[in-house]
Amino acid sequence: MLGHEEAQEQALRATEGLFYARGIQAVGMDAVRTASGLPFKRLYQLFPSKEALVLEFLHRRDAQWRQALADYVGGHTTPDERVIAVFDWLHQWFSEPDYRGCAFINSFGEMGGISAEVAEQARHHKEAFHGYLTALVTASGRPAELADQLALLAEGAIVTAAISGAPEPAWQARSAARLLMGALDRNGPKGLDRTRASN
Amino acid sequence: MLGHEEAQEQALRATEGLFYARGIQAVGMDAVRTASGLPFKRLYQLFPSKEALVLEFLHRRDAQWRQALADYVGGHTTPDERVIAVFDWLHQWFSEPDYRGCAFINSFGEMGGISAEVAEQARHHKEAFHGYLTALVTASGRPAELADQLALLAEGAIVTAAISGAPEPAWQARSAARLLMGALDRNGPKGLDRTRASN
DNA sequence: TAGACTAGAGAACGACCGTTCTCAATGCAA
DNA sequence: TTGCATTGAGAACGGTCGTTCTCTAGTCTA
Repeated sequence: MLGHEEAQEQALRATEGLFYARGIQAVGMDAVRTASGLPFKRLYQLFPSKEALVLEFLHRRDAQWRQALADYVGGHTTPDERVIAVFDWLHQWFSEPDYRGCAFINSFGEMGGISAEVAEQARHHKEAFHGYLTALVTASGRPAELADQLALLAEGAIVTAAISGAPEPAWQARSAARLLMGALDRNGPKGLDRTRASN
Repeated sequence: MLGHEEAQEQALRATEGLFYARGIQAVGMDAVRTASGLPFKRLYQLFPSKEALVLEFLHRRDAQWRQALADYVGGHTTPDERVIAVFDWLHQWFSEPDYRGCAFINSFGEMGGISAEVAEQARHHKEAFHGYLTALVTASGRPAELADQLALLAEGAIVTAAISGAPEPAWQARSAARLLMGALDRNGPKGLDRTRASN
C-alpha cells in the first residue's frame, strides 16, 4: 500500500486535470476515484470531503503555478527583462494544448458565490501574483502603480486567451506593458493618473 | 394568465439574479420556479430544458450589458472621452453592491469545458465587446491594436474587481489606458510592438 | 495455524437534480 | 348546468451526487 503522502500526491495529481478541464462541480467523486485508482475508503481517509479535496487542489495549484512563473522569470537577468518575461511565460502557458484559463478565476466564477473558502483562495492567489509583480516592477526602479496595471494586462490576457482559444493576448499584453514602462521612463511617476487611483 | 412573452420575461428576470449570484449549476430549477412564481409546467413550456434557459439568460445578459455600456458611452461627445468613458462605466458597474464579475467569464469558467454552447456564448460576447472597443478606438484616430490592449485592461479590471471585491481596478485600467493613448500619440502606431503581435 | 486487523472493490444510502405526471380547481362555451 | 380544456401546485420518477457500509481477501503476529 502507498503511504499517506504518496497516496495524497496521487489523488491530487489525478484530480488536477479533471477539475481544471471540466470545472469542479462537474467532476464527481467517482471520477476522482477512477482517475486516482484509490478506493473511496482511502480517498475519504486522505480528504474528509470533496470540499477538502477541492481546497487542497487549489492550494497546490497556487504553489505550482507561482513556482513555474518564478522559475521562468528567474532565468532572466536584468530587471526589465524579468518584467517582460512574465508575459513570455504567459504565452507559453496559453499555448499548452489543454489551456483553459486560470483555475482560480474559473473556480471563483463557479463557486465564489456559494463558497467563501473558494473565494478566499482565489483572492489569495491573485494577491500573491500581484505582490510578485510588484516586486519585479519596483526592482526595475518603477513605481508600484505600474504593477497594478501590468497585473490587469496579465489577468485580461489570461481570460481572453482562454475564451478565444488563442495565445496572442500574451503578446498584446507584452506590447502594452512595454509601452507603459516606456511612458513611465519618459514622464516619471507623475505620468500616472493619481487623482483617483488609490494605489 | 400571463402571455408567452411576459411569462418569459418574468422567468428570465427572476433567473438572472440567481445565476449571476450563485453560478449556474448551483441553481436548481426549483429555485427558478420559486423565484419566478411560475409552475414547472409553464416553465418547461417556455424553455424546453434548463440548458435552453441558461442560453437565453446569457443571450439576454449580453444584449443588456452592451446596451448599458453603449448608453453610457453615448453620453460623451469627443472620441477620446468616449474611449475613457468605458472605464468610468466599468467603475460604476464594479461598485454595484452585488457585483460578482462578468457573467460570461464566470459561466465559461464553470461550464466552458463541458458545454460548447456556453463557451460559444462567452466567445461571442467578448468578441462583440472587442469590436465595440475597436470602433471607439479607430474613431479616435488610433490603430486597432490599441483596442486589443484596452480590452485586456478592461477584462483584467473586471476579473480583479470581482475577486478583490473593490472597484479600484477600473481607475487603474483607466490610468493605463490614458498612458497607452498618450504613448501612441507621441510615437505613432510604430510605438506598438508589431514584431510578434499579429493584430 | 489461528486469530485479529486491514485493505480493496463496489453496493447501498439518503439527498437532490432535471424533468414529467397527476389531479383537483378553474374558466368558459353551449 | 353540463362538459371540456386548461391551469397551478406539487408529487413522482429516474438518475446522479457525496458519503458510508458491507463483505471478501488478504497480511501480519504469536
